[in-house]
Amino acid sequence: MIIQLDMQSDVPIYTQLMNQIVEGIAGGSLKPGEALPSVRSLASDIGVNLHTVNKAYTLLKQEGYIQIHRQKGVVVQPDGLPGLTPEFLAKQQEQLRPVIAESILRGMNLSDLLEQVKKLYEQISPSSGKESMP
Amino acid sequence: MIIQLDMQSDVPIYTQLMNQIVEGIAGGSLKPGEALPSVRSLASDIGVNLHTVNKAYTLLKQEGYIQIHRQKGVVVQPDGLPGLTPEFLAKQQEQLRPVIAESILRGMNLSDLLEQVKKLYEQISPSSGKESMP
DNA sequence: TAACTGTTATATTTGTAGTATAACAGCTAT
DNA sequence: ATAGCTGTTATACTACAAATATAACAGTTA
Repeated sequence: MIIQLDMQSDVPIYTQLMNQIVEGIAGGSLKPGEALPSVRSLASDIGVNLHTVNKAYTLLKQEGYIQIHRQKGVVVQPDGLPGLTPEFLAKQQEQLRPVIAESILRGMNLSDLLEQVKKLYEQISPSSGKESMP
Repeated sequence: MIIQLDMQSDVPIYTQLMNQIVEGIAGGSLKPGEALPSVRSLASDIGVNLHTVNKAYTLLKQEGYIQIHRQKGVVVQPDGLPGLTPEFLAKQQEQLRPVIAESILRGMNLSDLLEQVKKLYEQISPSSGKESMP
């Protein structure tokens, strides 16, 4: 799991962390049951405070994406990832709406927008083939 | 122009303002050349400080969506709205990526995601018919 | 002149982000 | 058993963004 942080970004470090872990799970490079680095080791690896990592982990746990065992450590959710709940769909719409509105304003048509979404989906999705097959 | 603010939201008021104005322009309810309320009147209407409105206006001007004339007031960009610049497309991808990743993680397939985007696009787009025809 | 525009300046309050230490409780391997 | 590792909690601090509150300035318009 390679983490790339942008310290100059206006998006908080713990959010960048969450995004990259979510992307790792979605893309299949992090599989259910797989262990994640401890708060201290990850914090030291990427050069941030342990509380920053802990905040990301705690929020990911609240969303049901990982499990935290007090002494064992952190693992990607092994008991089935949460599905398409109404709460998630509502949040998804609130996030998509302003992006889509601005795209319309700048003259992007529907099929070009759908093409962009498809491109990103396939970039992230594991079926695009990131596995190493020796 | 009806503005709906959520004071409990974690998204800043000036961002909510920007989003709604962008949506208004994208949806055609705010047409190029049309005047927007002054910083003071809008601030007083929605019950916030004039600087909060001013910040939203200033950022919208920086993006090229509105014009601000020192004494005349604020107008929706009449000289052609900015198009699909590389900077915008980069920003668009950075915004879409985490949303799409989380959708994949929760098991949403591509066609369902595209359907959601299409639905929102048509909700916002003026061709969905918000005009009053007496 | 009065009333309106955006603009600028200053100050204050509040909350979040991030860091820095430190300690606690429980597990595990030496 | 001791040492070392887990997550967890607490406290304190700095830095910054968001939002408010006033106040004043410069230019336009009725």
